[in-house]
Amino acid sequence: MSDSHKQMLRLWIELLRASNIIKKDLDARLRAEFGQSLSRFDVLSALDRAGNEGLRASEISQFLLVTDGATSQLTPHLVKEGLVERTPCPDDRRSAFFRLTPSGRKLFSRMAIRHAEWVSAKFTALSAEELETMNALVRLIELPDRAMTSATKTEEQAS
Amino acid sequence: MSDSHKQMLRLWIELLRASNIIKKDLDARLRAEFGQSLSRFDVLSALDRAGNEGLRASEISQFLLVTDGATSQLTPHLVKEGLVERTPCPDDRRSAFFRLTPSGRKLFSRMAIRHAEWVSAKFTALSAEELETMNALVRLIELPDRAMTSATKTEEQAS
DNA sequence: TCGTTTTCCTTTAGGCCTAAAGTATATGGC
DNA sequence: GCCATATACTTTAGGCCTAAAGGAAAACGA
Repeated sequence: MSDSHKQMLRLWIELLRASNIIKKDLDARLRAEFGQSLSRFDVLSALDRAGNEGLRASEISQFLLVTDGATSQLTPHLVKEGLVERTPCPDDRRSAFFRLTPSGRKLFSRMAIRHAEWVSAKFTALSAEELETMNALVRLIELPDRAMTSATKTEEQAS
Repeated sequence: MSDSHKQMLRLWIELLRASNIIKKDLDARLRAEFGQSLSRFDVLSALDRAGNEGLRASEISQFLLVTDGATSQLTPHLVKEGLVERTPCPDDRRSAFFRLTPSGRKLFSRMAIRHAEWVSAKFTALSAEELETMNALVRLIELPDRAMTSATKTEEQAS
């Protein structure tokens, strides 16, 4: 194996290790403080960003980078807890829109603040410049067509 | 939320996104080409590195950063497939040593080569210098006591 | 309009993970 | 030696994920 391969492997292992540890930490904290997993937080986050129109199930999947099956299993909990509202789509009876309820939006606000604090704590050792450098470098990583989902696919085909 | 918090969040999201995508990609390729998950590859990797002495279950867990329960569920498959050998520990009947069998070592060699190729393909856009920079920056991330496991714990207590 | 195909979503089986409870063995204090 | 505690591991319930199959509705072509 070439030196360059070794260097890349070392970096990948460090990257995986760090993201793994941080992810578990965030998940544990969200569960402890809010009784919600990181995945459910991500759903709320997607819906919060989407605003009043809400999102269809497949759009949530794209945001989370998971299959529709995963979303199908995730959403009912949030609906049952009254954090998310599910409205049948008027012009497509296979589909539905998901929106945050007021209570969901409120909870998400609180969660987002804590989440940002926890994330920031991991990166305090890095200067603004180092953060920027790292962000730029991460974007150089070759991802399978920017993790192309059907949404981005249609965008690109349109262009 | 401060600008610095936003910058950190952006970086974290990119980092998580990249590692997530790469992990899924590697897992899918290992399954397609070798019929083994990334987790099982990691076990083989740990045992390969350990050499002839092998590892106890808890040491595998530490290497993979998972609980002992996960290791307990992972190893039987590999043993059944004849890739890993499990030898009762002579001086502690609760424990056992896991070692690669010749067939396991052989399979791992082939897997490791492909794995390194796939990983390298992700990082081709980065120069040796950029890889080094990124590696250094990743190591600045604040991990809960370097993901302290009981092994590192005892080391530190000894010092 | 009718049948085929596509699309959107759900369901299911199974992998991997955790936390927590359970089992068996080892260890240390008496 | 004996007992309490600690340790090594396994088991179990349940969360999240995937791939694949299923169901219902939409879209399309003849």
